[in-house]
Amino acid sequence: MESSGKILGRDFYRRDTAEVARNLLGKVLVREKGGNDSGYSKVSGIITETEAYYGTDDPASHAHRGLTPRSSIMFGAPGFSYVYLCYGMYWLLNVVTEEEGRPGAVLIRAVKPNEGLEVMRQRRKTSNKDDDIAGGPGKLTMAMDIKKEDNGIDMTSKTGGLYITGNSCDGKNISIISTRRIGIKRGQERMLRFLLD
DNA sequence: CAATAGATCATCT
DNA sequence: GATGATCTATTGC
Repeated sequence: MESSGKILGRDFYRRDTAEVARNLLGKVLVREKGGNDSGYSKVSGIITETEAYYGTDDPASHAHRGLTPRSSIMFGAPGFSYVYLCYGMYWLLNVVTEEEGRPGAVLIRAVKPNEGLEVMRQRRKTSNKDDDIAGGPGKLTMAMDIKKEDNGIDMTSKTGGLYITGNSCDGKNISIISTRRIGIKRGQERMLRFLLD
C-alpha cells in the first residue's frame, strides 16, 4: 500500500479558507522536481503550520485591494499554487481555496521533513538543526526549491511536481491550535493561523 | 537568551 | 518611490 496516501482533490480546496487551512494540518506536501537532469529529487514534509487569507474582507490579504495581476490567481479555481516573492528574497507557498471567482488562499508556513531530508539539509547549509530546515514560510520553499516558476501549478495533479497527499497515519489524535496570524499589520485579531501541537 | 537591523526586488500607488 | 504573509547575523545584557 502507498504510505503517502492519495492526492487531495479539487473539492478539498473548494471550501471555506479557514476550513481548508485547518484540514491541511498533518497532510503531506510532496515536491517532485521533474527535471531530467541529475538533480532529480523527491522531497516531502508533513504540514505543521498554515494560515488562512481571505479576500476583500481581509486587510492582510493580497486580494484585499481587489483584483490585481498578482492576486488574480486567488480569484481563480481552487487547488492551484500561489507562489510569490516576499521581502525581495523569499518565496512563499500558498494554495488557492474557495470556488472560482471567490478569493482565498492558504499560506503553508511550516512542514516537518519527511522524505529527502538529506537533500533539504544540503539546500539549507546555514541551518544545522533538522527542526529548522522547513520551519518557516521562506525556509520551506528553500528546502523544497520552490520558486517563481512554480506559481500556478495544479496541485491536484502530479503533473506540476507539486501536490499534497493525505496523512499516512490516520485516526491519530492530533490537537490543533489556532492563534492570530504573524508578520502582518492588519487583521491580527482573527484566529486564522493553525498549527499542529 | 532577547532584541534589532539589514538584505533585496516584484508589485502596487 | 514605498512597501512587504521573512530569515539571518549581530549586538547587548
